[in-house]
Amino acid sequence: MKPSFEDLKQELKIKNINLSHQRLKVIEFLTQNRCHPTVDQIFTNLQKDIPTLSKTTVYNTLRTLVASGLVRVITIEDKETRYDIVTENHGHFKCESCGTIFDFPIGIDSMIPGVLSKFVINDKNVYLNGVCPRCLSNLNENK
Amino acid sequence: MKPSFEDLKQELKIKNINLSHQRLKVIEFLTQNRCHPTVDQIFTNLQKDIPTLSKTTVYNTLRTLVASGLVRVITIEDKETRYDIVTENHGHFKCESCGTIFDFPIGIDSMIPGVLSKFVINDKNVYLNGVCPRCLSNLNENK
DNA sequence: ATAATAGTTGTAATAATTATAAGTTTGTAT
DNA sequence: ATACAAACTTATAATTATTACAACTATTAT
Repeated sequence: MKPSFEDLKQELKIKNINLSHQRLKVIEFLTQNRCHPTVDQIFTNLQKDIPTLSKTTVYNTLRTLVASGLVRVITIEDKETRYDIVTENHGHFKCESCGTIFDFPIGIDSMIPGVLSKFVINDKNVYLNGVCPRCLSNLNENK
Repeated sequence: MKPSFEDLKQELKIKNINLSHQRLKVIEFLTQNRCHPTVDQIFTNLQKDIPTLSKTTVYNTLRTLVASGLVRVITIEDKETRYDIVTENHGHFKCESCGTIFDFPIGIDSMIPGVLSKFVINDKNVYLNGVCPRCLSNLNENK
């Protein structure tokens, strides 16, 4: 279930995190743009609404949201940290050709082996890399 | 099956990659230290053997080895890229307390859902974060 | 042996992120 | 409403990881 903007505002209140203008805008952006944006993408887009916005604020806000568990960090690729509103168990596929990141459903829990039974697991990520169907067909056309 | 140093030398020859002194040392280090080292750890350790070693060379070598498929990049944590000799399907668990990265066996293929049937998958990673048993028991002792 | 190619090195440049300190905003108690 | 304290934001500077580059060295094939 994808959490709505209102759900998230509620969550923040419960966790005692101030609902500043900038924070709300970051959350709003993440709920409306489920494309796993980078800090830079978030910053550039929000700047249109908030001309005085500082990139440090975007970093600070994301750190707060990640610590509170509302947002997750996606490090599918070296050298580009991305952010995602936390939703159900799902994995990420990154197309090496067009760069798009696709979500896909996956039940990770069932495959965690017994050797880890004494480990406390706080976060689970499944990352795949490859080429998406769209790029595959484009490659074929250009043959 | 963990590839030996000799196996890897053979692989390089087959792939037509020069067996320079520095490259061999990097591979040797990775086979003997399966702790998923960072560039900095590799560099610092090899410097003892090769005083003239440059960090650029470590970066270059790792790029070459990753491109050839002999080494994989581990981006389990933001801001610290790690490297691993490619072995069988396995996942990585990082302890948030002591920082150790543990390998664990996992069969990812069986859980990739049908929606991805038209995607070409080149690389698969499962990353878990949490606390390892050793750190858990230390935390309990200090109560 | 020699030329051509590939690899290495040190330095400089770039890019992402964090630290810091001053200025603003917000919430609370009066 | 007002004033105070705490929290948040901002801009700049500092730090860190990585890449670009050009000169130098080693290696390979003829």
